[in-house]
Amino acid sequence: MANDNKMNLVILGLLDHEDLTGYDIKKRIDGSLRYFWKGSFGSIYPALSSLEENGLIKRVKSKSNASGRERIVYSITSEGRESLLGWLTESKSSNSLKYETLLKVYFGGAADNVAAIATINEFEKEVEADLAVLRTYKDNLSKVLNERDHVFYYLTVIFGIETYEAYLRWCSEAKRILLDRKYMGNKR
Amino acid sequence: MANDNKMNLVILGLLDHEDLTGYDIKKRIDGSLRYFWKGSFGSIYPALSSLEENGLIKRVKSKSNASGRERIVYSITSEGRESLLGWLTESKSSNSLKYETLLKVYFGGAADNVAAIATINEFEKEVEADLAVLRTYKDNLSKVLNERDHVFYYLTVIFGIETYEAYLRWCSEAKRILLDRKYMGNKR
DNA sequence: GGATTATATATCAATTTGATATATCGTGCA
DNA sequence: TGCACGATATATCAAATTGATATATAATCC
Repeated sequence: MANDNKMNLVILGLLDHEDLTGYDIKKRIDGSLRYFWKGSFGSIYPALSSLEENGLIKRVKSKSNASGRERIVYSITSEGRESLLGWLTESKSSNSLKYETLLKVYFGGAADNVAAIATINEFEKEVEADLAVLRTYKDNLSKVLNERDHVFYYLTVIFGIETYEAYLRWCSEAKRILLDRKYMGNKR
Repeated sequence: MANDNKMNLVILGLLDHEDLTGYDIKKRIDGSLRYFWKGSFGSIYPALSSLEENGLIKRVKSKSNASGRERIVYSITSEGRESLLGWLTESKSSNSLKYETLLKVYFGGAADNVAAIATINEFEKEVEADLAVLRTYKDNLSKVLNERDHVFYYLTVIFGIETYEAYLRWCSEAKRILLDRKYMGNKR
């Protein structure tokens, strides 16, 4: 069906739970999904159009009449659900990680250690803030694991916690190493 | 200078160490950088052209003459080095993570637990293989940390180890949770 | 009442992906 | 000697994505 692009699948997955507008989808991506996924309006709206054209989703409400703000609510179709299921049962996945932070550390030899330490500090600050949020999510979800859907959300939350804690351990260790060698032969 | 796209910076960082061809750059990205960065030929060659046009890099050798295979070796210029340094001293970085694995787990409620477990198993297998490689890198680098450049490489390697170990802990825990609830209310 | 923020869709240039095309070089092996 | 195969090497393309911007209405705050 050639609908194997990632945004299509994110949309199908979200619509499988509830009807949503493009704007709602963006909020979900920036909310629950933010610890393992990213996406922008520039890919959401074209994906919605293409999915609708192919009959995988349909619009259920669209109020652009009279004095109403335009608002297009989409719903998944049975074809869409089928496509989602096909994707979920392919166990092969491709994960794309691009850490600008690590890139700066890798090339850090071209500047002094202070620059690399500042980069790590900035990263550490963000991770600490996110980790605090993830921990409250975990506490709340722990109480409702009797509902099946919550279990899957819970699994992604503990993934975030596990990896963010790893980030923090690395930040400490990396800064320690850089400080220990602060005056080590610097080209500049 | 508007040369703030990511591939430009990867290229400048790599050329700061040694002269390289586009193909060499791809090998470095798929080699030492692969645990925290990705990039394809389709972005490397256009970036090389644009960097050359703007005087941040220059070609030092180019053998397309007579019976020679075409081979364009690039070198960084002082303007390029300046641009690299400017980027390295901006501590703000943007990290883009897209785990298809986690997306499938998050939407896992639409299929049975077996599908999610298979997805996790596949991920676990790849992580284990990569982790073994990272550990040998670490062992080898540990012996040469007296050279400054090795320190920065070492830091990215221990980042990989720390996060990959976190992935494996999560895989075990996630599978345990899913197996415990294997027969929990499945829509299908 | 006026300012600001949230809701909402849409588009654009620039970048990136993933695939494909093309051609040469080096190595193993039969 | 030939020839198949993998590595080297550049380049391009459609499709997807980013990050920004434009436009407009609704809700909230002071």
